[in-house]
Amino acid sequence: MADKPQFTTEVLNLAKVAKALSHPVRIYILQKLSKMNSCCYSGNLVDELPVGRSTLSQHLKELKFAGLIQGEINPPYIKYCINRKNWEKAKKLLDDFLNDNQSADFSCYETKTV
Amino acid sequence: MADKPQFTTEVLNLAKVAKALSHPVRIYILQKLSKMNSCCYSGNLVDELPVGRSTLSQHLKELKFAGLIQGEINPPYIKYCINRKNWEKAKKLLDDFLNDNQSADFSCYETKTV
DNA sequence: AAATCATTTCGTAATTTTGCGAAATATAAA
DNA sequence: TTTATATTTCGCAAAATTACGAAATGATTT
Repeated sequence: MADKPQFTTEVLNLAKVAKALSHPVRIYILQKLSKMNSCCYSGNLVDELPVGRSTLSQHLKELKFAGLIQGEINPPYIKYCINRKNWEKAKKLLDDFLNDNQSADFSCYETKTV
Repeated sequence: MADKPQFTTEVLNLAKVAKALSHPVRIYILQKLSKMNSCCYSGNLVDELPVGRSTLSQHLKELKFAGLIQGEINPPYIKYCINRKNWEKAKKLLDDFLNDNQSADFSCYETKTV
């Protein structure tokens, strides 16, 4: 009964970023905010998305919690912008994961299988 | 009461790929399989991951369902390999999403806000 | 034919996610 | 001060995710 290993923080962080991206609403928001230099009001987004206001609010909250966006209060609106710094970090993390095909110097079933 | 728009298939596919990556076990498996040229047996993976066999099996199933891996039966083992074709597709999709900062030719609150 | 082995499927439980409408909040306008 | 506006939080329900152990599957070996 071998000890169960832990996940590396890299793997955990990758999964966390992927999770933040794992819903169409959140993809849409990030795509939009990262493409534009300006920001977005929740009230505008809601007309472009097939969900209600409160649901959108939750998705925004999740993205905020994941650090990928930030909201500036601009009463009575809240202006959402991409969090450039964290977005770049997340991108780098994913990018490395996707393109780190530095060939097989370790294998799997060579090591312990019949 | 404006009509609610649909998601584009691009957005839906991105979310689907991200969802497939949204768990540490699945990140680990994909990282491993994409890095190596060879393949992996479920029995080997289970020793490297903090989950039981049946749980691992479910994650493998999800990745298979998402088209990112494939299993070759090699009795009594099942050899899992990356599905190169779909993995490349998924990578391209994500990569474009991440690096498609082709500047803001559309905006948001210029269009309909006070 | 019985035993063994790797893996999956089943049944179940706990937790998380997603979604909505109603109510709350906070500010600005009348 | 009342009214209107943008947004969030609350309460709830339905569905999906994650996890486990036990049982089932399918092939091989004894």
